[in-house]
Parts: sequence; structure tokens; C-alpha cells
Amino acid sequence: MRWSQYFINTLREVPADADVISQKLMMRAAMIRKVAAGIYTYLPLGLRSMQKLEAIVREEMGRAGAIELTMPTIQPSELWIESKRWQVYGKELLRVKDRHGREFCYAPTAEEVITDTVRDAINSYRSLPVNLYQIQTKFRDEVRPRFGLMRGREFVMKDAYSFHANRESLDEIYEKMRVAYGAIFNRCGLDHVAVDADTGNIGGSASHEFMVLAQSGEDAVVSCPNCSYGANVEKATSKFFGEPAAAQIEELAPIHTPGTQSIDDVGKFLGKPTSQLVKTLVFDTDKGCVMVLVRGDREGNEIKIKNYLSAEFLEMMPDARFESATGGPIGYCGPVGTKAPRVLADVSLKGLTNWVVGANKSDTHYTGANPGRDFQEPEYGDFTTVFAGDPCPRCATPLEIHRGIEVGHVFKLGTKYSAAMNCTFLDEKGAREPMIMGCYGLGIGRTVAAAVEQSHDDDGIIWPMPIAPFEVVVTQIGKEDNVRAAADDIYRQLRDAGIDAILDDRDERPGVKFKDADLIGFPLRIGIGAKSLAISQIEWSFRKDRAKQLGAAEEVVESVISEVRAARI
RNA sequence: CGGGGUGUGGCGCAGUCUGGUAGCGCACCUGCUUUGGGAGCAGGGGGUCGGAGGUUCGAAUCCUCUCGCCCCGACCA
Repeated sequence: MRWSQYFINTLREVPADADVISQKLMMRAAMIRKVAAGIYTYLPLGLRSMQKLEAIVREEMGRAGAIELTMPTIQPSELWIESKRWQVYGKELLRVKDRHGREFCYAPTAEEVITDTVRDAINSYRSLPVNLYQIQTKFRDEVRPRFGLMRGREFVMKDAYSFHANRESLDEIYEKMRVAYGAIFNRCGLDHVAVDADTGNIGGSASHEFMVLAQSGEDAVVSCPNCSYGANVEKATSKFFGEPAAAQIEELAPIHTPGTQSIDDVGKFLGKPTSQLVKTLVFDTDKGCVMVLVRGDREGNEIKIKNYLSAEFLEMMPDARFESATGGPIGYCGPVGTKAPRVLADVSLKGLTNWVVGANKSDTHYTGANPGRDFQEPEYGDFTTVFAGDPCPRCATPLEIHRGIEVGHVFKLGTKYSAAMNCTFLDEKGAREPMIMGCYGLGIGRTVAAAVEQSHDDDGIIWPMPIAPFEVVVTQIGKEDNVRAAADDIYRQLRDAGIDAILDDRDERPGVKFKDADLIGFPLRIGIGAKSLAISQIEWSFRKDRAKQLGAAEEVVESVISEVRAARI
């Protein structure tokens, strides 16, 4: 490709509304252009990177036995009503009506359509399993789109769906997909981890997230530096040893604690560390009001609580209903004499005696509260979020917490959709069973953006070779005829060798060309100017360190070709 | 959804308080000089000042409504 005939409009200044590095750099490098909040044009350079990633994804999907198809982005409401998600999904689902007033949605994912497709086509266990995927544009009407391609509303995602006659078959394909995902991210040169994850909205049993580690990541990932344990903080657990019981069991005693609504205030007032106090959280759920007790220095984890209760809906109890639901004022609520019908306690409290808790009376706490004696023994469980330094649940090594960008997510769905949508098959005995499903998502744009987050410097992007828009830029320095001819010749040689090269033949000063090349981040650059040509030499360098090497043209071409081939994997 | 901010040429901004008919840098075009890390000089083109309505002799500026975009918050008992 000749730069002068291509479509690259780099920006010297950062657009004011860019908020993360990948977005700033990709906008400046003319890879993406914002059209509306969370909606982008993929400019030619950006599209090339996406297409390169897509090619890798297709290869690995093929290797895992998945078969490509394409489903519509606009889907009829009937299918979504059938799966109940039309009602459940909420405002993230963009709903539209056609001219006849029929309702459709712009698909955020495609379980309904694929299930509908497979139930029509497959009736026998003999035809199972199947694993189908597409690479398709999706739309989720996010409350607050931000971070460029990392959290857009319209985005490109690879989504695969597998259908099985039994659990073992699901386990087998699930494992193949996990391996494929690891291979994809490895090939892109991304530093990533696979972690246990919550299944969230999609539903199902097992689930793993693939996280690219980066400072700007939206998710926190817990990992063990010793064993292979890794999990999303939403889900991570730690090995809690519990507290030794106090030697002396105290009597329940009210104390006057004015103006101490927060745990920190209570701790300061009583001169005790918050780890020796009990924090009371109250939730409103579809299963009723639930009180959750956690150690004062821990944080309640709504997802764990929600999962434990099998609740569909859970939120902090609104202030307006707080007193009537618990019988105590906000800030002074506790388990002793509460009206809350159900009381849970985090495992961190197990064995702890002589609790300090709210007394359900203004400006009053109790000391010496003991479960079983002063109030009903609560249901114990893991209801708090893991902190860095907590012991690993497998090997007790202190856990680490890193920021990560979720680029892939695989689920064992089970029969949630197949049962709801009557996607069944006949087994060996002629019995009709719902198919068992798995689903596997991978964000294309997000992965490309994650690569930029992970690999850049002050001057621009440093692309990993496999997803660089071009592998090599040939920079023509100066416009003398011999320079032009030499640059052209080198470019042709590379192209003939199947290298993805771009020739910077613009009538620009050298500095401009160097700056643009660094900004866009081509992994390799060959520079051809009058100076070095005079001694029959040309130069080449890697973007990552920019150390220039000189050599005869044939040698340089040879070196560059072999470097590119080696880096392609 | 709540709070805050902002909207002026392709990009970044000033001008708004104190109304007088739009300006700077980058980019773009022409010429000359330059030419190994975003050149210099000279000249030039491009903007219904987000939109609608109002006040006024006169509105980017004041008032009302509206739309877009950005930020912060929505684990606190």
C-alpha cells in the first residue's frame, strides 16, 4: 500500500472527549473515529487490525471445531419473549419497531436466534454436538459508554454457541474453547489470565473470563502468585481461618454511641479496630428483606449474596423503607431484636464472640452480643469481597489483585435457553431432552484496544506483529530519484514476499513521517534516505526500541522478512 | 437516574461576565526558502457560534425551551 494513496489522517492533538490511552491513541492514529457516544467508525487502519484479529479467531475456532455462520443484528421480539429476556433485559436492549409496528431489538447477543436455528435443524443425539459461531456487530445501550472501543455501545464480538446431548460433551467442547481462547490471546502477544467468573445476566453454571492485564482495566482480578488460582473479584474467595473465641463471654450491654452511623465512627468512638466490629448491611430482594452481617473491615459482595439467595433482584434497602423493614434506624441497625426475617453472616464472623452491633435504637450499640444467645444463629456463608493479601483458597498464599480488561468470557449455559425455547433432541432411548448449551464470547474491538492499552509509549502505539495494521513501514526519506527508486524497490520486494508493508511515499519532511510511523506503531520500519544510500546502506528498526541497524538492501530485506515471519506465529 | 460541566471551521481552544456583527494554534490551498524526529516567511479558502423561540436598533454574548457530548455519583448504614 502506498501511503499517499491510502486514507490516513493522523491528529496532532487529542480529541477532548477521549478518556483512555487506547482511545486517544487510536483516534490520533486514524484507526477509529467517534460518530456518537459509544459508536465508532473503524477507519481503514483500525479495520485492518480488527480483521487480522478476526482471521486469528477464525483459525482457532476452526481448530476447535466451531463452524461459522452469520445471524441478523435486528431480531424479532417473539424469540426474546420466548426466552423471557425481552422482559428481563431492561434498557440495555435497544428496541425498535418496523413500519408495521412490529417489535424488534438490535441484538446484544444471539442465544435466542441460534437456539431457534438449532431446534429447527437438529432432532437427534446423532447430530450433536454442534458448535456454531459468528463474528458480528452487537449493540448494548450502555448507561454510560466510555473508554472508546473498550466499552462502546456498538461493538464487534465473536460469539459461539455449542449444543450437546450430555454434560460430558459440553465439558469437552468448553475445554477446547478455553484452549482456543488462550491460543488467540497468546498469538496476539497479550499478557492475560483466565479466571473463574460470575455468570451474571446470561445464566448458567461454570464460567471463565479472559482478562488482559492493564492498569486501566475496569475489572479487578484476584490471582494467586503461587498456584494457578484466579478469579474475578465478584467471585473470588479466600481461605478464612476464623477468629478465636474470646476467653470470656460477655453480657449483652447497650452503650450510648451518639453520632456514629458509620463503622469507622463506631471504631473511633470505642477505640477498637473495625475488624472487631460487626457491620450490618440490609438488602431489599425479591425474596424479601435480608440482613447481612460482615466484619467491620470487610466489604459486602452483592453478587455473592444474590447468588446465595438465588435472588433475581437485590439492592441496598432504600432509606424510605429502612426502618419499617428492620425495626431500627439507619446506622444503628443490628441483629438483636431485628424485624428482618432473614439474617446472614459472613464466614469471617464465624467463631467471633462478643460482637459490637447496632441496637436498633438511635445512638445506641450493643457490646457483648453473641449469636445463638442474644439473637438467632445466622446463616453463615461467603458474603464479602476478597482483599489483596487474603490467603488463597487453595494454597493460602497471599492473593494479588490486578486490573484487567475482560476480552473473552465462556459459559456453561446448561438448559436455560433450550428448555425455555423447547430446543430438544431424542436420545438413544427415544426420550426427548433439552439440549445442553455452552456459549463463548470474545470482544474483537475490545481486544484490539486492550492490546494498545498494554503496549504503547509516549509516542504512540507499539503493535504486536499479528494484529498490526501493517507489519512494516518503508519510509522514503527525501525525494531524490534514487531514494524514490530504492524505496519503491524495497517495498515491492517485501510485498512480493507476502509481507504486509506500507510505503510512506508522501511528500513530507522526514520528521513528520517518523512521528506518524511511531504514532501508528508499525512494528518494523525500514528507512531509505540519500545519506545511507550514498554508502549503499539502508536502515531498519523495531518500533519497540527504535534502535537503528544499517545494512545492505538485500540483507535488510532478508532480515525484515524473517523477523516478520518469526513474529507471525 | 441524580449532580456538575460543555457545545464557536476537520482537531484543540479564546471571545460570553460587561451585547456592537467572530478570532488564535494545528490541519488545508498557493508561492518562495527549507529537508534525518511534527520547518520558516508571505498570501489564501473555510464557521447559519448545537437547535428553536424570545428580549433588543443590534445577540456567540441576555432570557426560555430543547438536543448532543463529557465528567462525577448510584457499597453507604
